[in-house]
Amino acid sequence: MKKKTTIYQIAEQLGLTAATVSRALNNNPKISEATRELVQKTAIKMNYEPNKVALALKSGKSYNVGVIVPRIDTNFFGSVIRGIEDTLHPEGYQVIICQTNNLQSREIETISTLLNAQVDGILMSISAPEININVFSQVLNKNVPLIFFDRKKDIEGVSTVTINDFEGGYMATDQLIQQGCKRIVHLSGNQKIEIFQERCRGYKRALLDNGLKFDKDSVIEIKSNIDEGKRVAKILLDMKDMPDGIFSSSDFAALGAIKTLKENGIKIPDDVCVTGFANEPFTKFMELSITSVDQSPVEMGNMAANVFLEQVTTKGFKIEKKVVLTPQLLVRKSSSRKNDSSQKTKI
Amino acid sequence: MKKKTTIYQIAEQLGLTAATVSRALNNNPKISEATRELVQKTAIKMNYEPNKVALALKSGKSYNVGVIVPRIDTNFFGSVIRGIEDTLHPEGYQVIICQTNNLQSREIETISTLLNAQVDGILMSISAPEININVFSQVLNKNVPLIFFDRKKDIEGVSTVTINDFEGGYMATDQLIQQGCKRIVHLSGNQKIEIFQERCRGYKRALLDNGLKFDKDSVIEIKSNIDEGKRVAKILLDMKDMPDGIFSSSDFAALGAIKTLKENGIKIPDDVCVTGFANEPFTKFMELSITSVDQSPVEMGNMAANVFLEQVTTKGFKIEKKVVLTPQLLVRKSSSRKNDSSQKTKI
DNA sequence: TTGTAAGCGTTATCAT
DNA sequence: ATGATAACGCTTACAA
Repeated sequence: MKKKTTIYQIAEQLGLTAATVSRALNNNPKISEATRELVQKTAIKMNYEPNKVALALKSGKSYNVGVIVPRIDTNFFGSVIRGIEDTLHPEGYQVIICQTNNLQSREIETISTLLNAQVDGILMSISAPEININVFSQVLNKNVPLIFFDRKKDIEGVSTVTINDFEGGYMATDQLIQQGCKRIVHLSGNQKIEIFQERCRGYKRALLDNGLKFDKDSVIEIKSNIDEGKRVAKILLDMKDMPDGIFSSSDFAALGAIKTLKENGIKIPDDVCVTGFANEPFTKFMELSITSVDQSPVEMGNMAANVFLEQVTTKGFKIEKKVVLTPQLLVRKSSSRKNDSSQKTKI
Repeated sequence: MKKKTTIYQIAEQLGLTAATVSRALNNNPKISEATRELVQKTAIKMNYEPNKVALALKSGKSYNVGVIVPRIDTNFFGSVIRGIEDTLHPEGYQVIICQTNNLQSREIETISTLLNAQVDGILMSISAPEININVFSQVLNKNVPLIFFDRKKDIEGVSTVTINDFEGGYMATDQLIQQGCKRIVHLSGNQKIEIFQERCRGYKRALLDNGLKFDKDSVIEIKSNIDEGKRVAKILLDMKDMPDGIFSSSDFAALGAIKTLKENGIKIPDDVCVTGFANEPFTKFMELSITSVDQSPVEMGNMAANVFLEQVTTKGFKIEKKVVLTPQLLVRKSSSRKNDSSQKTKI
């Protein structure tokens, strides 16, 4: 129940004034060496610790940044946040976590809350593609840096850090083709979301570049979970001309599909090759390990944090930066047929 | 670059004083209905939002709580944090995340940082079992509620939320015995950490209760990762009397052991039954799904948050609460022999 | 080199 | 019912 030490108490103790103590503590040049040392020693002796809230009120800088994600208990977002925290912490920033649960209402509400909390910046991955852009203008108007990672929208003044989803989709599809797949279906996430559009574009381009034809019906839009993968697999099994390759935008859907296909006697990768996306930990743990596209989430977090830091240190100028990371295809058993010669990486 | 609206601006606009505006906004009873409405309408019109930092300085309450974990990009901690955020957010609290990377130095530093940031409470899982208890006295002295979850220490005035690790260890071992295992080894984490001591105690008790003898050499202390599991499996393979059951305190070590055993022709679960701990997602995804003990991390987070809320609303009195959650054994293929009759749960 | 005083945005305690 | 003022802890012109 002890009261916290303030600069006033130090001042009183030393027969000085708060201003002097403040200056001594901040190594202000116009202060005598003697008092500086005296003050600093006394501060330590009295267990003085600066009150960040007072500082924040005075300076308008809270040294807090808000991070908004759909949910944090997924490997991807957990890793991105780790990357953010790892680079922001040494710079003296604290990370405030907000989950939207993919609700647009929560997204909007959260932004105001963070703004009221005087955060110095907001890093977010957009949950709802339909979100009204106006929401972001209040952030920009206050000169609070706003950075999107992974799920972005193109807005003037907003920096973004993403992976090249087009390339990821291309690489994945191309590798399937090299394995001999001719009829490749694509399980996509919500096509209103940029990343899924891009992965699909990559899929299409790879098909065309390899002389295969692109069929709109081969793109199946689903939710990114195991059950959806299972459901779709059943549909595929019933097709007259069953696909021999699946490129899924989600590792979970890929897993579900694999399970159902195997239960129905389909051999993987011999009959059907399967590739997922996100490099979830389980993909490499499986006995039948699953080929996937790694998004380097930790680096994405690092980059997003760095972009933020640049933004705050560049006073006056608004910089808008678009960082695009290169995804990595990790070829594993689910898409490695015996006669393989095309493997780029194996982990 | 617009300036934020303050109560002064509203006051000026209306020819009132800031105090009146404040009262109107807070529904203070001694204010005329007319002005209240007028003020509130104007506030909305002017996009007024209260400045949380000023509030925090004035009231000493920041409505921020700090959460300290070794790292957040693991399923367990990610889920606990999700649970915490889910229950604290509706109450108006923000969650500040801090990672220690299992470094004691970071743990200590982080506590001060949070205290300086005037957090209203600290929820943490201890990284370093050797940590000096004095570190926590500064928290308690300031009357900041401190709550340990999962990895705790017994300190007066500190509430804890844990699972019954003893029971978890007991259940896991008992199920292996019911499957017919006679020589069960236990792969333990750092035995200086309470949770691992408890799981080991449960293992021992289950052996004794079933008329098997406990052998100290059957407890092997390792790090909780795949490679360690592989390493130990090799040792087991060379033993004259190879074990027929493995209870691992870590799912990752269990996975590593399984991989190596299978590579060496050992049949699981027929030759060796294996059980892990933590119910990592991959354990149920594997073709050979792995039996594990679920720690209900989300509920743990919920509970920890609730204990905190109780603490802050109970003024004056210090309450110390010890919540112990019941773990759940999820019996899967890695420990389900044909003649099974003892299965409690199957997921 | 040090002190004085104002101000960051609010609320609480006096007055009026 | 409303206004004036001090206070939360700190920094920073401006004075001295």
